[in-house]
Amino acid sequence: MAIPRSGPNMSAIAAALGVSAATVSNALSGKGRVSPELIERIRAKAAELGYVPSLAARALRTGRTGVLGLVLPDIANPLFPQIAQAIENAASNAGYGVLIADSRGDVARQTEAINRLLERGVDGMVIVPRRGTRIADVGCPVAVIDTPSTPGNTVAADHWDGGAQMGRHLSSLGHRKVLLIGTSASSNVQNDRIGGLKAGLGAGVECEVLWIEKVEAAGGEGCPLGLAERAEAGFTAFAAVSDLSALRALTELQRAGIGVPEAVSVTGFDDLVWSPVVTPALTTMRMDMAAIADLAIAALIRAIGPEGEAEEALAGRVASETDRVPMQLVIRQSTGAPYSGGTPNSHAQPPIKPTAGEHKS
Amino acid sequence: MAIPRSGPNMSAIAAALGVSAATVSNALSGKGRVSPELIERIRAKAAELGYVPSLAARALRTGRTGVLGLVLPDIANPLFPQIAQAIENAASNAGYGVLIADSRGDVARQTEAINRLLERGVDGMVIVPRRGTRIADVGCPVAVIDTPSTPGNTVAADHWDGGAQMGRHLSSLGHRKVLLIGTSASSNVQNDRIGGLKAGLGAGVECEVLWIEKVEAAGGEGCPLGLAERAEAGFTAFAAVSDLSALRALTELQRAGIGVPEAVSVTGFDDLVWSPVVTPALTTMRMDMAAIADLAIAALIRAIGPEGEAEEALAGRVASETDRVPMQLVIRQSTGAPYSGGTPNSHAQPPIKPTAGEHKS
DNA sequence: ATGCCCTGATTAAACGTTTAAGCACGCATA
DNA sequence: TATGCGTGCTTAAACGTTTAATCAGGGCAT
Repeated sequence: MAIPRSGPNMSAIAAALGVSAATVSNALSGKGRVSPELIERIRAKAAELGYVPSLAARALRTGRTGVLGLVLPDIANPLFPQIAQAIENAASNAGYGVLIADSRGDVARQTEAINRLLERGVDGMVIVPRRGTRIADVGCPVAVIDTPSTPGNTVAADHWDGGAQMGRHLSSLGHRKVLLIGTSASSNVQNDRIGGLKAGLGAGVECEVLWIEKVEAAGGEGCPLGLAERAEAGFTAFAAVSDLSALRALTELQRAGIGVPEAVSVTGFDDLVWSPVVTPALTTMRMDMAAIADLAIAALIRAIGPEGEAEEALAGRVASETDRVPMQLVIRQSTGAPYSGGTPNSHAQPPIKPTAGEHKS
Repeated sequence: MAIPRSGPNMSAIAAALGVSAATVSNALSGKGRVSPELIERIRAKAAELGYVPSLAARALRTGRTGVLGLVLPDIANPLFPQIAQAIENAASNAGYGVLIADSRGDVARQTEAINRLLERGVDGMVIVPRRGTRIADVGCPVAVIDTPSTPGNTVAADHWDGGAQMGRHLSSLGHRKVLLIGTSASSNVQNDRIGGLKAGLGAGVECEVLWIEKVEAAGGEGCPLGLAERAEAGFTAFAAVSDLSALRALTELQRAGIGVPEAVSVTGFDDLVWSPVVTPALTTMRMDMAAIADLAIAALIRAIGPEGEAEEALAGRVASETDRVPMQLVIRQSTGAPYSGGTPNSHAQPPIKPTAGEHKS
């Protein structure tokens, strides 16, 4: 039955101008030998007729679909919007479409998702792997966004350095006993951030790591983390490696009547949507997602190559050396110098008005 | 140069079995007349050779790509993960791929995004429109997810009823003066929720609407909303129409030393990631995104149709009557009976331990 | 005047599938 | 025995593009 495509095709343009379809193709792609005047006439005619090339036909002929796959560990992850937006933008600037696939935190589903994309003929894919997963060789160019310490990684924020920056920030404010809060000990990203934090805080600072996953294994999901007790025990700063944990810490401390930042400081990571609008606004580390996405897409496109001949050599991982993109410290109102008189807990929340949030320029 | 596709094609199977390619096609699609035994042999051979059909060739021939587009007002929206995940899941169950397009909150970009998807030959698209936008006729089946009161909407959560449920919840707790908090007065979804809230609260309850957009126009982004003053003025409940605003309210009130839920109650909408883990955990309304996505995809597939002949009739909007999916009230710790002795403000945060969060079963 | 190369175009095949149309054969009916 | 029909398969065309191969013609050197 063959559903007729809406618009005109190359033959229509060719017929209208009395030339062959191949010439139209050459003119529009700029590949063969066509006289400049004719190229112009063809361009004009194409525009006049509202010609739109059939991506399907092109894909069939060239083996290139012009589509990239984006595989995410869990779309429900709050960081996802930033990633997806940046990747979509970078890809679309490069003329590629983005097909999404969610692995829902499951390794089996991750493989399945990758296969679905492969069947759809994506030219390459960006994979943000599930924590601790190593991506096996796929049948197409792949860019992995995880953390520089992950083997086979392509491009990532410099999580370690981000941790170090935050560590120095807290240390320079005078904090000497800091609780580091992570979600899962199996996350490479979180481990790198924590490593950086420890290094940035320096040898003179006492610190301890709290893994939420372990606390919840005992107390159930969403259970209290017992941060008030930690404050009483002398911790003056709570450095979470994710804004979600930071928010959890902030509200738990506030709720216990411990003032932030007067009594203790709280910091996060990733500058998620709520960070600028909570009270006090969260001091956090921001990734340059746009830069990361640009690098990932550029690497992918390089690997896809202009002709696909040397693909064999590049088919596996896209780059040998990971590109590290620096993170940026965003100082807001949740950090300050540690309270130095009395116990932190005695320093109840003041009846002051909340400080004004940052005003974006 | 023609990059050779990896796997075998129909001709390979046909050759191996000594039959024609057309028969293979018929056997695998179950369309033509092929003997049961031969079908079985062909199936087996296909599996043996690891045959994967070329979607490009099929698309070229049939005019169907098997890909749906997902157009979002702003990927950075915190609600987006839920939507994308649900749509991706529903589509992939139905054998469709999902191409994303971000309109970045911009109407012009929204049109542009739609066109990009169209050029890529999507079979249909799911559009979550930018606030207040009406989707013009596109050249393919479209499912609009907004709110039932939007003309041309296809499927949506029953935002009004959700508001009503929340209103009744607050009213039954005894609240008689409630501040409704919205972001933008131009959002149909938010207006519906607020309408429902007012109705659910009933005539005996005094309420006022605070639009954050207006406050920020004067005070700058992220500025304080002045909720402590509202509490002093006798408001005992703060019902936000988004969890982001609710979180903002919660932290601002906590920071001012006003106990939630002892002194005042705070409620949100959408059950975003952080809602269960903040202290106190947020009482909120949850959408059944999976159901919404299933309905949207089902409607789309119905409109795409088995043959595409009657497409003319359905090309515009997919359904005449909007499917309303009920919302679900999730009661957590941020709501309670209003404090009845003294002024709310005098009831400072108690030095109690935070209550335990909900434990998922 | 002949041969050669360069330019600007054309022709034709190919990518892998779907599908309308056709064909041969066996079986039942007239 | 001829007619007709349903079954099971084949043939061939088509979808719209890209691209290798070819070709006609003009300018230039020999």
